[in-house]
Parts: sequence; structure tokens; C-alpha cells
Amino acid sequence: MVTIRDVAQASGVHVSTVSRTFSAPHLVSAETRNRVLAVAEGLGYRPNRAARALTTGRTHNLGLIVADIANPFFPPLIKAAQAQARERDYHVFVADTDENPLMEQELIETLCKQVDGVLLCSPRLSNRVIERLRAQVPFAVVNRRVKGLPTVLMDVGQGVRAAVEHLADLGHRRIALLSGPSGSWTSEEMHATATDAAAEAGVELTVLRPNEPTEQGGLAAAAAVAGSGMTGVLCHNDLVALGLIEGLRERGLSVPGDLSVIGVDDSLPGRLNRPKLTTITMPTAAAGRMAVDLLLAAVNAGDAATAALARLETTLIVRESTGPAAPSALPARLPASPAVR
Amino acid sequence: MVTIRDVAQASGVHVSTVSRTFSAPHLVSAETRNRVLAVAEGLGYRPNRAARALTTGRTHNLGLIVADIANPFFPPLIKAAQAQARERDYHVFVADTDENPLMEQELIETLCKQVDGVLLCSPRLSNRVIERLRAQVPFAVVNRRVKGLPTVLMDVGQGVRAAVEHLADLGHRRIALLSGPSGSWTSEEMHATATDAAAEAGVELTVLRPNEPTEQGGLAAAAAVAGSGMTGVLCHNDLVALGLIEGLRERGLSVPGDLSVIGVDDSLPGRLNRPKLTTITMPTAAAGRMAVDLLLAAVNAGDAATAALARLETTLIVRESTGPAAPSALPARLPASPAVR
DNA sequence: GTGAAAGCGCTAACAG
DNA sequence: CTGTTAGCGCTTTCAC
Repeated sequence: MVTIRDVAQASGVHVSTVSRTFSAPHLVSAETRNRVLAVAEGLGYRPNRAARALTTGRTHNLGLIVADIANPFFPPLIKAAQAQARERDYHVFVADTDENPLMEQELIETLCKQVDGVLLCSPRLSNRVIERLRAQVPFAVVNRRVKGLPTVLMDVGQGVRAAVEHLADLGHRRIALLSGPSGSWTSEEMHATATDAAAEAGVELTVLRPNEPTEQGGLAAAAAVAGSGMTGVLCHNDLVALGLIEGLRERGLSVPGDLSVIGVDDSLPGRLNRPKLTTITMPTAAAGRMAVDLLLAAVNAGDAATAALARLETTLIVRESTGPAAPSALPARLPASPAVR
Repeated sequence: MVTIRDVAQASGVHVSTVSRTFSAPHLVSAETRNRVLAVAEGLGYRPNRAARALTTGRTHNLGLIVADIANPFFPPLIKAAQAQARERDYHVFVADTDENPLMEQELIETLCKQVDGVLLCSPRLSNRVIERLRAQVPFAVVNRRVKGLPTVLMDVGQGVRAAVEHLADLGHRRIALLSGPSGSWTSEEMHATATDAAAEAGVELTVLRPNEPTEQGGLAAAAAVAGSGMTGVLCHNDLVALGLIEGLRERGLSVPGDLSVIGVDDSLPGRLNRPKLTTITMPTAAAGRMAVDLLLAAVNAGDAATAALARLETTLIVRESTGPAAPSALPARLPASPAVR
């Protein structure tokens, strides 16, 4: 391994001069700098960032923790975060918690010594634990509110509101919300906004929960939805929506003919599905970039940190999985006179 | 930050004893060990892996480099690799090259000082460059043959052979291969095997290349496929297949009615698509786990390394996107008497 | 079984 | 502008 010392020797200067050529070039005469650079290049020298971290206290590494890498919601976020970090000369550790809060905590604790900050994406950990852990390492969070922490929220409420209104406009009077895992801010937010919006639109909302945030969860929920008299379903994410559509189909129900289904994420599988899924966009790539920037700002600010909060817009994209409520699907036990908005 | 020194002081022993309690517990009396452990626990001490790396030369970190995190082929592999690494007490840096060989090289060079080994998944770099770089850091590769390197191959040839025979059995006589990016071993392997299998099955094979390994690539290829007289298409991956099906549909052609389409990967979008995609499984999770183990073995063996090569099976999964060749689609210019197998 | 001391590769005052 | 020195947190001989 070629070290700073080899370069110093080969170029006839002291190690500190070599160090300076890399970490504070303006403090070195152009002549020496060029010579050192040339020698370093020739020897194939690369600074050892771990050693540097020991003296500077900065690792130039970030941790990125997600619940499930294979959930199509995350890859675009990971990709963007990682690209943005690299732009800022940071490398990123990516870790998957398997939706397990304990693993999440363990991960944070082992990672924290090796990174300057940790990005928590849709964490499953309680706020209480997060607040305790923040003494160890700076955090930024995506899709979770923790006071005092740099936060990026994808304002799913906007999309949910539009989705409920969209269903109401199509004549749906009884709608369901297939909720996500507990501990998920997005899930709570969807619940709250959907409840509000349903009341305003004068439609009846049933919340079915909790469901795994996967196609399996959606598939399993089909039993509860079919024959319930509900004709519009808002799902925790696209995967759940796709699973639900499949489960409905197995029961001889068609989408959007018999029921309308809406997902969340605007993920690849949803875009490629037939019928194309009506869904709520989640600006995951933007969130990844922004979260990295907020995190880095907090890292560099140190104590002077003023926790920023970014709210990213979400919008409803109407495609093919929603349509007019089928009269035939209207239940006999329809409330006497639902307020039409 | 609580260091080994704080623990030493608080428990009335020397730092080296604390060090030993963590890295060689058997060299410490049970009594002192327990006391040190208790104190460390109380203080919330966690060893600093970067500092440890400086003396041991082992970072306990791995690098994982992929062409595109958002390509659904990779997330299951990343997830599995990362989980397996953690099992072995390793953390992993994940980096995306955006399909850019130069970025891949740059990444390897900046990462190499911080990791004990690098996992190259479907690299876009030439073998020549990889062989030069291996002096810097141990490698393992997935889906690429580099002699002397621990390798995991997903034997796509098996699946391709089965796919071509499947199309031939269904009566297809002119088939196309929508090839992937150059530099991709998988793509070359598919090409070679498909050519062989087509000759044996007595069908005519046309290779269309190169295509972006995305739905866009497939969509764009639809123009060349439609009206060409080819009735069966084997695509570089599921995404291309899905894009192609979409492009065909836009031209009024149905799958599997007018043409049969086969993908590769058995990815989520393919499974959820209608028609369900006939595809070739790629054991990505198994490959991720195995590659990590081979890499770690190479890292630990040092010079004594004997490069292992693992070949993982792939199989054809027949679903709904393939069917009998439509007589109407048979071209007038059919070769006089194609050998029927 | 435990302490002492050297050193991993690098940076950061401080002199000159 | 460049050299000297000390030290980051930890492991690892080598003594005792």
C-alpha cells in the first residue's frame, strides 16, 4: 500500500507538504504541488480516508437505512441519495432493516462510528428511540416527523385528498383505505387525511389494517374488500394495489369495471401494469437528494443546526384503474341519502 | 465520543486490556472481562472500526457496485448481499455507476482504501481494466468472466436454450433477440446460446442490438419488430420485454395473440404484468449471498486465493406472454422447408 | 493475565 | 511556503 510517506520520500518533501497538497492545495507553492501531484500519480497514491477520518473527525461517509431495499419505493431514493452524496464527495453505506425496528437500532449503533450522519427513510423506530440515538450521530429523516431533526416529508395528504375527491366524483359512496404498517408516518398521514377528505366529500370510509406493504398484503385484503359493498379502494402503495387487483380478479371482479383501485408511489410495476394504475406520485428521487443535502447541512452546522423541514408535493395521476362506480356494485344497505358534495 | 481510554480509566485497567476484552476476550480473566464489559455498556462505548482498521488493515467494509440501482434486477441482489455481509459483521457501501464505465473505475479507486473487497455486479468495465485494478483491492464479480477472480455466474444460457425451444415448439419459425448493452457478459452469453439453440431448433434468429436495458429500449424496438414477420421475441430483460409489449400494443399487435415475448429476470414488474410475462429466472438473491461469501473467502485467503466459480441455474418460467405462432403472422417469405426439430 | 510502548496513515498547530 | 511534532482510537508485540 502506497502511503503519504512514500510520496514524500519520492518527491523530496516532508509528509505534511504532501498532506497539504491534497487537503489544502493553496498552501503549497505551485511548483512543489505539481511535483508532488506527479509523483503521487505515478505511484498510484490515493489518500486513505479512514486514516484521515481519525484526525479530522470526519469520515465523509453517510449511512442510509431503509426498511426494504427490494420494495420498489426505495431504489429510486437510494439511487438519488447515493448520487447526490457522491457529488459532495461522500460515500454511502446502505442497510436494510427487514422492517424490523430492533435491527434498525442495532444498525444505527454499529454504523454511527463510521459515518458523519445517518439518513433514516420511513423509519420503523419510535420517535422516542430516535431522539435518544441522535446524541450519537446526526440524523435526517424522510417521511417521519421528529421534532428538531432535518426532515423531508412527501406530502401524501395532498394526493390522498385528490384521490378521495376523484373517487367521490366518479360516484363512489363507500370506499376503503388499505392501510400500511404501524409506525409508518405515511400510513398515519394517509389515514388522517383520508378520514377528513371522506367526511368532506360525504363518502363512507372504512379502514382496513394493518396490511403488509406488499402484493401479498393486497392479495390477502381482497377477501375483505370483495362483496363488502365498497367500490373504491385507496391502497398504502402500488404493490398493495396490484396485489388487490389480482385478488379481485381471482374472485371474478374487474378493475375498473367493478371496483376502482388507487395506489401510492408511481412505481415501475404500477406504470407497467394493465390496467395502468391510478396512483399518487411520491417524489422519491427528489426526496433522496434533498435529504442528503439537509443531512450534510446539519453535519456541517454542528450545534448551530436549525432543523429544516422540506415538504415535497404529491399529486394524483389518473390512469386506468379508476372509473365510474358500477351501479350493480352499489350495496342494498346504502345509507339513505349520502350527502353529495 | 467515548473511547477505549474512557472505559479503561473507569474500570481501572489499561487500554490494552479493554482492547483485548473486545478483540480477544479469551486472553482476559473472566472477572476483569465482565467488569470492563459492564463499564463499557454503561458508558455506551462502541469500538471505532475506522481506528481499528488502521492497525489491523481490515476495514470490515465491502463495496458493492452496480450499474443501476433502480433497475429491478439489482435490488434483490443488493438486499441479499448486504444481509449476508452483515451476518459476517461487514458493512457495505453501495454505489451506482449509471451504466458508465469511467464512473465505475473512479468509484473503485476511491472506495478501495475503505473496503476489504469490492463486489462488481454485471460490470461495464473491460476485463483489461478490471485485471489492472485488482492489484488495489480484492474483487468478486457477478455475471462476468474474469479469469482468476471469484465469480458467480447466472447461467442464463440454460434458460435461453429452453426459451428458444419453447418458441420453436409453439411453431414460431422466425424469432428475434433484443440484445442488451455491450460489455454485458449476460448479453453475450444470451447471444451465443440463442444462436446455437436456434440453429438446432431450425428456426431463424435475428439479433437486434444494442438496446437500452429498460422499457424505453423495448418500446423503441417495437418498430423494428412489428411487421418484420418475426413472431417470437426473446428480450434482454423483463423491462425490455414489457416495453416491447407496450410498443406492440400501440401498433395494434397483441401478445401472445400476434407475437410471443419472453423476458429475463423474473422481476416484480414482470410477475405483476398482464399478460404475466414468460421469463427466465435469475437467482439474484442467491447470487448476492454467494458472491459475498466468495469475496470474503478471497479476502481472508489473501495470496493463497484459489478463485472459485459458481454457476447458478436459471430456468424458463412459462406464463402468459407466449403462445402458438399465429398463422397470419407467418411471413410469405418463409424459407422453403425449415427443418422441424 | 495485564501493562508499557510503538505505530497504523494522516492532519493540524506551531515554528521557522 | 515548508518542516517538526504530537496525536486521532485502536491493536499488537514484548515484558513482567
